[in-house]
Amino acid sequence: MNNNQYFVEKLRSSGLRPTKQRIEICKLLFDRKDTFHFTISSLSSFLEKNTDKKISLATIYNTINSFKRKGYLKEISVSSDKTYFDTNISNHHHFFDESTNKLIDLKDSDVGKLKIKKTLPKKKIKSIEVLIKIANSN
Amino acid sequence: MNNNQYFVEKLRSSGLRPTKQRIEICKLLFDRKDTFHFTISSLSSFLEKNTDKKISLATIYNTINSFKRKGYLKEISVSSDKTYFDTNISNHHHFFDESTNKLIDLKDSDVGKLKIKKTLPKKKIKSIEVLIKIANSN
DNA sequence: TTACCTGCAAAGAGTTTGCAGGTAG
DNA sequence: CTACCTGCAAACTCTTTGCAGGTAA
Repeated sequence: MNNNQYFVEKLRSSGLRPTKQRIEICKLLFDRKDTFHFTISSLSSFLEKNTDKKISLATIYNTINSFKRKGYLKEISVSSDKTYFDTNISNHHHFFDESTNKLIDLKDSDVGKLKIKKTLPKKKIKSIEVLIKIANSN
Repeated sequence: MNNNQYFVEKLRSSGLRPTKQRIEICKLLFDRKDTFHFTISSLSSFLEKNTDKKISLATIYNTINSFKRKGYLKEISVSSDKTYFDTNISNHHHFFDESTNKLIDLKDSDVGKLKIKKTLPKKKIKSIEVLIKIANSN
């Protein structure tokens, strides 16, 4: 599908000007059925392959940060040396494959029910995330 | 208690020379009942307060990396902008308090039983960690 | 004496920012 | 026309590394 217009609206309605660069990034991130996991550097490589004009790293950082602030992306804590982003912004769980450095979404039903039995006074739970590290079994 | 000798042995037995700096760091990290969570910069501040002679940042990094490699410390993925370490090296879960930026250990029983129902061919599970972000409820 | 360790400063990696020129509205 | 955006380079932060002097065995 070619729904640039959809992204133009989406951007405009969140107060972001629909520039060529942002639309390219939207198409890459959101014009797909499956959720997409990426790091800035993997995104940058993707864009380099699939786009005529190079988008500068600074613009990629700025755009991704804007999208995160607007709630279109979620940051996933996997390891301290790389920042991962996820186009699935719901609260959900992950496999992280240490052999390929790839994230895989899990459904809640893959993990079973979590029953948090500890509470702290004057504190409330903001999110619950399970990270399961996996690797090749050989 | 003053069991420098214990740390001297511990270091020596893992092939690390028991230098003044490493013993200071051991005392700060391991000479306590409770588990201890820290970042390099919080550790550095602590050491500055509690030690006569300044220990250089490079030495702190090198020492903590050695301890991690030896399995005396565990790295916790909380957020991409800070690396947290934990003196509790068992597989366990955490609260992360976003209002104070502090980690809190959870017991397995605080979280209930996890039943991972998804498996991937030729992959094995290396670790399962639950991170529960909390914050002040006001 | 030898191998290892510390501390400094320099170098790296990832990310952010200031600014001049460009573009959307 | 004005406000915002892009791209470059510089700056920043966190971490690692090379090296000279110091220390443990």
